Amino acid sequence: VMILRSRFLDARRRRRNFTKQSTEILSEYFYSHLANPYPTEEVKEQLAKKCGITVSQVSNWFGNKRIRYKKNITKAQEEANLYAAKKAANSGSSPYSMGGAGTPGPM
Amino acid sequence: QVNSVLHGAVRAPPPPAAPTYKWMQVKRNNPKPVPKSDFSYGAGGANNTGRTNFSTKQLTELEKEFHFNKYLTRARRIEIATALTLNETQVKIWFQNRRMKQKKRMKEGLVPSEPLSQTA
DNA sequence: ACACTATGATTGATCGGCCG
DNA sequence: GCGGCCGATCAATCATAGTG
Repeated sequence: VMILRSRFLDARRRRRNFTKQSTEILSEYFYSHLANPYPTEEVKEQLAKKCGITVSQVSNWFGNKRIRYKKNITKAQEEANLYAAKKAANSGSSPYSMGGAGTPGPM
Repeated sequence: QVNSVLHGAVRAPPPPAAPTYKWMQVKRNNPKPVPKSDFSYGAGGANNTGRTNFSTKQLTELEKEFHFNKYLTRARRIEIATALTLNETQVKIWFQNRRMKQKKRMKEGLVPSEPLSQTA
């Protein structure tokens, strides 16, 4: 595939992991809305601002998070529980309400 | 059946067991219904094999056409599809994605062009 | 220093909704 | 009704950052 990749290939892909704090914010939202982890455009903007990243990056993060959560439900659930516990532990830092049984209806 | 609110003596409980919501079960349909059986061309012929891998040449042509027209007419679409050995649908989809891509860049980067080297 | 994993970005293609 | 487009998302993959 020769794929010269332009020698330096997409400089775009030269990513930098988000700060631990940003990941924390995104994860908190994700697990707090596990029933429906699809933030609206407005919410994405808020999260983006809070994390110091772009809206697209927030979208990418949720997209990757959802897909990878499905890929490893068991392992992911552990993390979900971990966040649930963490949230229960400190009540007063989470601006988001718990999303436990939000819509258990038709599975 | 989810575990109820078993309170009591649960010192090291992993029970919260996050339920399986419907979004976790979402599955996309088959990438493509196989229009017909034709020979498999290295790059441009990777038909319904889920994700098509456009060749550099095809991408170059599509990009060139895009700069000329953001939207295609039926006739033009057929011309391009034929010339590049692609389906009309693939060409159509490529243009749609391309438009969205440009819009995204415009919104954030403010530069409709490619983010290749800063050139400045 | 290196194999393996975690993770952000890209992108062809799908889904639901809207419109001519 | 039908086909194209939009906006969002999926899903596979790329390339790199991080970790042991």
